[in-house]
Formats: sequence, structure tokens, C-alpha cells
Amino acid sequence: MGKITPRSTDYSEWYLDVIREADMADYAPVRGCIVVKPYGWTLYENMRDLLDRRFKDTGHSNAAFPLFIPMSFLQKEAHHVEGFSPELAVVTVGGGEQLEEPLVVRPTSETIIGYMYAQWIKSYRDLPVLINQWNSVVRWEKRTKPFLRTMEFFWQEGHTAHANHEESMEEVMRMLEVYHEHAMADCALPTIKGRKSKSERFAGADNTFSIEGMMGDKKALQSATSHDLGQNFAKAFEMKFLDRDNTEKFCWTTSWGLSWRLTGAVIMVHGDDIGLRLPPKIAPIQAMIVPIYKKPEEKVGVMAVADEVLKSLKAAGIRVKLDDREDTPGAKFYDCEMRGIPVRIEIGPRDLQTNSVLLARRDIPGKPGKTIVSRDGLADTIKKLMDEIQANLLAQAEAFQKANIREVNSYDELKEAVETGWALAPVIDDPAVDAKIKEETKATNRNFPLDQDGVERKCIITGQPTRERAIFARAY
RNA sequence: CGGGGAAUAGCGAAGCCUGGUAUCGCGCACGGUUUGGGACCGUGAGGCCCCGGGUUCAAAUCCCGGUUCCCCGACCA
Repeated sequence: MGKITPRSTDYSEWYLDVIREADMADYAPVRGCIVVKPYGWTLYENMRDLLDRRFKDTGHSNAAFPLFIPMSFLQKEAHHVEGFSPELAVVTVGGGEQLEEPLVVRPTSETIIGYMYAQWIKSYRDLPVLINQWNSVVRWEKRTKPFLRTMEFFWQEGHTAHANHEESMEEVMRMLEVYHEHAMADCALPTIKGRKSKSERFAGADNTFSIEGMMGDKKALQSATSHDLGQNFAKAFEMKFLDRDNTEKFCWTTSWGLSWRLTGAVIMVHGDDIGLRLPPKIAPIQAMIVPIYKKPEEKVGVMAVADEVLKSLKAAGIRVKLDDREDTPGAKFYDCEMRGIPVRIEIGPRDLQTNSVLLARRDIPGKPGKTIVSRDGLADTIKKLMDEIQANLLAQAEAFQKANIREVNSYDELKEAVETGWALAPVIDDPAVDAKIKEETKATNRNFPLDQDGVERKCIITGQPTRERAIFARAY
């Protein structure tokens, strides 16, 4: 077990150290690709399962579309091909022969799904189509970082088709809310819902919405997006239906995605100098039992109780493990902490006498986080404690985010604010404004939060009146 | 893709300038003593020194080319 770089010394080094030491992921022998190890994958799976549940609860079904997409499909939507061309991986040879038409490895699946939907949809009765797929996509990224930006990444992409714009917009906002709820309630990550500016829109969308999170170094991370695709892809792929009034109309479509980037956010937002800190709802191991004994005869008694506790907690639905390795307790404590296990259960000879165990919570280091509790009703005690930890991690992240967003009313104030955090600034939605600020401050327009006070202010760049403010921050 | 740094055992590093038996700490295996916050002693295993070429009697070390990683920038739902 090695040491990790303190967050304050070098945040980026710290992040990479934690990923290595907590056994989350490893580098693959391919540029920009990672191998997600079992511990990291289980975390991703837990997040995925909770989000998938939310998709099902809002009426969606999963399906699977191909990895390869004919090159010509990408070219059917002008903005889409323009946006994605520079980062496509293209297959030109198959089975030893030159392909007549190159195949691209999907960077996202709007096109091939649009093609299929066009064949499936005939009538307004076929709508809405509400399909999601869990898969991986490839984008030839120039600069990569584990989980945050990798050449191949795992995500989900939802694709829906509707009879009119009201319904498709409802879907766009519904899924934005689903992402926000998932980030907050499952992952303890506070995010800000908002509309992307014109210059930050998805290639091919009329409107893009995102949730933006603040990482531990105060940089922003676009954590999920939901797109109003208007009729752009419907027109490109002839996605038409016969409406009630017996006229043929183009569908209105949406797409929305969230990737394993959010796993990176969990690491970056909650982790500390000791290692990971995982919210109980998504932690691969929620509680670890560490047995403590001196003499062999003590070991027998302690292990018997530890096994009993293990079984009863498992039966109560807690993801619990027993660390029965022949190491000293101290080493096991550090291991639990590095891996971010929310609750540690210490059982030693002392506890046997009193029918108790010692609980140590990961979110409060050292003595203050330790309590001795009765073995009676232990599962309920731990569940309650996990709820507290979950809430505490969210509260800490929310406080941090709030403390580092500054409301500004001039360009000078913005310049200063983005040096140390986020700025909330009145601006008009103009690519030239975004570009100027980005060039001069390295901060980008993250989004126009949905939650606005409606007060009229002056755009800090153009001086024009505006009732909207946008978040500017340096971003991943 | 431009600029900078790096690659030596699973991890972290020394050695490279000045070519000559690959070294240290952690980890790992075995034995013993230990065990309520990273135990100790002993024994041992583990190396295409990133890859390919060149110079040389001899290359981890010098030269050329490439790959990957990290940082900064450009780019990036």
C-alpha cells in the first residue's frame, strides 16, 4: 500500500493516486483507454443500476444498437458530422478486404437509431418511443484522463421520439431532472441544472441542457446532458408519422446521456487526503468487519461473533464484508479508508464481554467518528448511520459548492472570481461573448441555470439588458 | 496536434552526466514472535532497465526513430 499525494499539493496527482491505490482502474496498453478493475466497476454498476431503475420508473426500456455505423449516416445531419468528424474512429478494412463504405465506431448513436426509428414509426399511435441503451462509445480524444475523458467510455444514451415539441420538451426536462436526482440522491453530488449556451450545444441539437458539478479543485464537470433535437434528425432520417388529422409529420426527438465520468466526479468530490469516501448508496462495500484479537483462543470467539454479525447484516441487505486477512487491525483500517468504505465495524474481545461493536464512520476521521453500539438491532443502527453519512457527504459537497460560487456584475469581478471558483454573471447568449471570456480567462460558459431570479441586469460584456445569468468556470 | 517533463520488480524511487555483475524502500511468499491505528526478526521469489535500430570488446547509461503516461495549451455532448 503506497502513499497518496495530498489534494492541496497536486489535485491531479492526488486523483490519479487514489484511482490506483483504491484499486479502481488501471491504464490499458492503448492510448487514452483504461481498464476498470472490479472495485471500480462495481461502483459504476451500482450507480448504473440506480439510474437504470429511474429510467424504468419513467417508462423507458433498454435495447441494443450496433457498434458500427455506416459513414454516410453521420453525414446526413450537417451539424452532427461537423461536430464529430474530428474525433471519429473509422474502420476501412474488414475480413482482410477494403470496405466499400467505411464504418465508424459509434461516437454516439443518434444516426443509427434515427434510421431504425424511421422504419418502426408509422402512426401517432407508435409514439412516443422511449428507448435507452447502456454501451460504450469511442471518441478520438486528444487529451485523456481516467473516467473524465477516455477514448472509449461507458455510458447510457437515451433516444426518444415524440409527436410534438411540447411532449419532446417535457421528456428533455424530465430526464434532466432524473439526472439531477440521481446525482444528488444516489451519488451525493450537488449539480446545477441549466441550459447550455448556443456555443456549447450538442452537434445537431436545437437546445442542450446539462447538470454541472463542482469538483474538489473547483473546476466544473459537465455531469450529464439532455438534448432537444427538434426535428433535425427526424428530417435527416425521414422519421415521419401519420397524425390524427391524416397528415404526415416529422417526429420530434430527444437524446440524453450520462457516462462513467460521474464515477470520476464521485472520486473527486468526496475523496480526501486519506483516500476515497463513497456514499453508502453506491459503495461496493458498505460496511467492513475488522476482527481484533491477541491470542488464538480470543480469535476463535471473535471470529465466531464476526461471522454471526456478517450473516445477520447480509440478511438485512447490507453490502458487508469480513476482513479475515492475517494483517494487523491498523493496516486493515487504512485499507478501508483508502477504499472509501462508509462504515467500519470493529469487533474485539472487549466487545464480546459487552455484546457491542465499535462503529467508525469514514466521513468523520479519527475518534469523533467512532461509537460503541449494541449488537442488538445492529443492522438498523448501521442503516441509520449510512443514511447520516449519505446526507453528510451531500451536505459537505453542497456547502463547498455554495461557498465557491460568486455572483458578479462586472467583467473584472468575473475575472477575479474564476481564479478561485465559479462566477454567476449576467450575460446574453451570444457565442462571441462566450468566446471572449474563454479566451481571456480560460473560463467557459457552463450553463444558464434554470433557477433564475428574473431580475434585469446588464450583460457584463455587451452591456445589453438581460434577465439571465450564466455560470462561468474552468472546466474538465 | 504544439510546448515541457517522465518511463528501471506490483507501487515509489536511486543508478545515467563520467558505458563494465542492476540497487533501495514498500508490497509479495515461507517460518517465528505479534495484533483495539500502517508490527518485528530471519529466509526467499520477483527484471526484454518502455519498444526498435545504431555506436562500442561491452549500453539501463551515448546517438537516432517510435510508443505510452503526466503537466500546460489548442481541441473536445
